Amino acid sequence: MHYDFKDIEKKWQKKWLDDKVFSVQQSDKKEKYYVLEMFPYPSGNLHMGHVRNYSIGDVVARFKRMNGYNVIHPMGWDSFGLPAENAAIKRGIHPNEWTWSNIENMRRQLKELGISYDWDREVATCHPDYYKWTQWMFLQLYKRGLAYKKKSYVNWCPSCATVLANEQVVNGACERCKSIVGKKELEQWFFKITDYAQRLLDDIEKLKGWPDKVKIMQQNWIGRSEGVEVDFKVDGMDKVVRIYTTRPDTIYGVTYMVIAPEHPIVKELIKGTEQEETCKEFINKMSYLNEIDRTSNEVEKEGVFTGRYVINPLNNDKVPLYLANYVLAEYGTGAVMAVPAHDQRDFEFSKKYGLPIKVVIQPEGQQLDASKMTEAFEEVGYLTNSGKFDGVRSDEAIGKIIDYIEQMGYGERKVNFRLRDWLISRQRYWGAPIPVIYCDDCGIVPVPEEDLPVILPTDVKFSGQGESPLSTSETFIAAKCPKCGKMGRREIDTMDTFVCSSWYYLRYCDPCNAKEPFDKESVKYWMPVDQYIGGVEHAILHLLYSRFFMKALYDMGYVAYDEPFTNLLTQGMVLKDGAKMSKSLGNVVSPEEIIEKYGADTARLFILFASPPEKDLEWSDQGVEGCYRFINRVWRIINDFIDAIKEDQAIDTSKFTAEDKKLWFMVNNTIKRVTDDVGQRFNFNTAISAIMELVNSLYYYKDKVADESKNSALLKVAIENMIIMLAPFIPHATEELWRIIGKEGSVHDQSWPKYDPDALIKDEIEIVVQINGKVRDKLVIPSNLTKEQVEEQALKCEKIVAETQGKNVVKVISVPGKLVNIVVK
RNA sequence: GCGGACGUGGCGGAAUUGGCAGACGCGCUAGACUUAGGAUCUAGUGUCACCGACGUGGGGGUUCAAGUCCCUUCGUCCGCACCA
Repeated sequence: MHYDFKDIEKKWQKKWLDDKVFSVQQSDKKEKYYVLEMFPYPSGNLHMGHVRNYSIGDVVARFKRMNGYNVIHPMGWDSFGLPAENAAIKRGIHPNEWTWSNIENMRRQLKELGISYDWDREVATCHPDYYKWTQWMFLQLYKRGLAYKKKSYVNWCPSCATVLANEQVVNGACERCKSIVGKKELEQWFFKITDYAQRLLDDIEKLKGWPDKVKIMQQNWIGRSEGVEVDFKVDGMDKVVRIYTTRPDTIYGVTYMVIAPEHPIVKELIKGTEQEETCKEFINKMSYLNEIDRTSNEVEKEGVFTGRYVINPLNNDKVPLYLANYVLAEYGTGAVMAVPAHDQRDFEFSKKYGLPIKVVIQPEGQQLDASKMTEAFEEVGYLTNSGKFDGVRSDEAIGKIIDYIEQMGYGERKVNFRLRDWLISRQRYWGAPIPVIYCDDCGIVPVPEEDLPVILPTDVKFSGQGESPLSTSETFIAAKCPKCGKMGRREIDTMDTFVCSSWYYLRYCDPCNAKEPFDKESVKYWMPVDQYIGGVEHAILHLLYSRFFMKALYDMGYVAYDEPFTNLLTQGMVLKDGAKMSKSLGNVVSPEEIIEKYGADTARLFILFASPPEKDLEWSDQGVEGCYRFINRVWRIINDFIDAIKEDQAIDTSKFTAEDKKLWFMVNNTIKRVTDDVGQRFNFNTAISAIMELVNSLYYYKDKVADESKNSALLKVAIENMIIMLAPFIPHATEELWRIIGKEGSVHDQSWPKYDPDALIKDEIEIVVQINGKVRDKLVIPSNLTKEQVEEQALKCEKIVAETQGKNVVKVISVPGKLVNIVVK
């Protein structure tokens, strides 16, 4: 019999599906385990990154299942989004049709990989049964003031013709299409994620099973800073400009102030000044600049004098007020006090515009001369020129000066976050409609829950021009006000797809519920996700949004946990020739082609064997061949022993020969290693190599032990365990082999083997003998010798005697069971 | 600039707590079987001046012992980037 993967894989895939082997129900008898891989966007075809993601998840799911857990392992589709709409514009196919045919194809590909999904729990975010509840989520957030509409400068991608969240702007470009993102003043819907900034930050500590990298990225993104806000009076006006600073210790060194050109107060300030026209020009110029040109570090600092002066409340200094390109309107108060002596940005600006530099912190044992400085002094030092704070160490002065500012009523302590509210409206068609109606009398009116879902209309035109396609649907726009019944207008913006993916893991717990997004009890049973697996590109976006959703739902009482994912594995990329597989580089290997040529088992095995999951993986056609050979090698050795292992026989270790003992040790040691590598360390590559070593041992046993001396009971156990341990990696071949060796039922229903600790105790062990830390000899000795006996033996070795002759043995160090090191002089 | 990860044979990678560096696989070499083999099996495979020495990016240190710990330096990759 030979390994005919094509028939075998097809046969078992069908059987698993028909028998619903991987469908799960809640059960009090077993502990639950939730394995989740980030659901894909249905682009049409699986790529190797998907294969890697799902293969990793499948090993975990199958392993946990064999370890007695009630494993939920669902799959679905993140199926709203722009590509569907672009396909509609380009090819005239309706997004709905395009998306569903892609889903169908990818579902087939997933099934051909033999991943152990519970297909009864499949969800698609573009299905009305799903987005009904996404809309419901919106309404709940709206009810609690966590969804609101505001006019502001937002990121605008000209190519996607929609606004973007801050998280979707990467280096000033659209995360999706790489076009340069501009700014537009628009009225948009936001989720108030900033309300949760502190909790999102604090609870990072709870995420013990997350990679530090991701946690640090989230921390930086949330970007908490502590400081103080201070009011500076505008000279000659009944106005104040409020600044925010984290360095109040430098406040006596303020020599000018800078304010963002977009700051709402600016218009009033410049009115009637001599500089009004120059300022207006500057403001106009800035408004045309895109994010990149405006905020890049390389861009030179630029500004103009407003003609106004402000007064530093601490020392009554009158300092000029400038508009400057480097001040961000959205952060802090949009105005910054400038201390050129102690802030590099201010230093550069002051040099350019000839503004004074005033030293207020002196480094220990030095005297800075403002006129000779070449860069700002930003380190800790001692205050000078700072009134009653002179001589105080600058880091201690921060708290003292804030206290003083508060006492005097100049301002107050303030914590700021870099995190901005999440802009969720999109001017696109293929998304969940925002369930809101505008009424001339009642204003913004949410659609009542019983009227959900707000269905996406089909009478729309996809021109790729002008407004959102939804604006072309007469049937959609016209809607009665739910409050007064008067004719109103429906919101034509849809939700960011990240809204849909922020709660899908909850829907899997109760996917068919028509009355609620999910049943509380089901969610309580299955959640949180025990193991989440996906690419690091979602370190901020999806993972932060999901955490926010979970916390909001927790506060509303819908869920019992406020963190969705207990453990997170961020898998590395799949590379070919050192670069990420991409169409433009022409280095793509399609999963379908590999499955066709070698089978799903080989594809999975290679991907798991080539590299540990969190590292990047270099694709190797020869490596794939090697894995294919390995499966064949397993296949052959089992068939070689098939007659010997047919009958049931009890193992009798007392009759073991030396070779039997070696193999028995190997079997048990492999169980130990694989259990640990898969269950604890997630190092599938070393787990597989351990099994390869076991296979090599079986070949050795076959070759070196005479037939009449072969222990068939031992062989039977060895082979059974080998098949079981390989089952999570190559589920089809092992299922077939399980039958071939005469077993009933599925190998995937077997419990994970346990090793016999006695089998790991060797009668004889090898001890390394070192002189001054260098290996000189090896000693095979009985394992039960005392430390002293071992040392004695070591000192008696021929080589050691020869080498230590005439030298002084200073010390002997032994590591039990491992080595003896003899220190000589 | 700030933050993080990493650097080990010809290649992918092992070495889990400081204890034999290079497991396992690829590739390569030789042999066996064979009409033939790109199938399979067996043996070998870090480097060199090969009974020995050297060797985990470089330099220094701690230690009986360092890929692993400390200092320093170089390089690669990733994230953030005027956040006051």
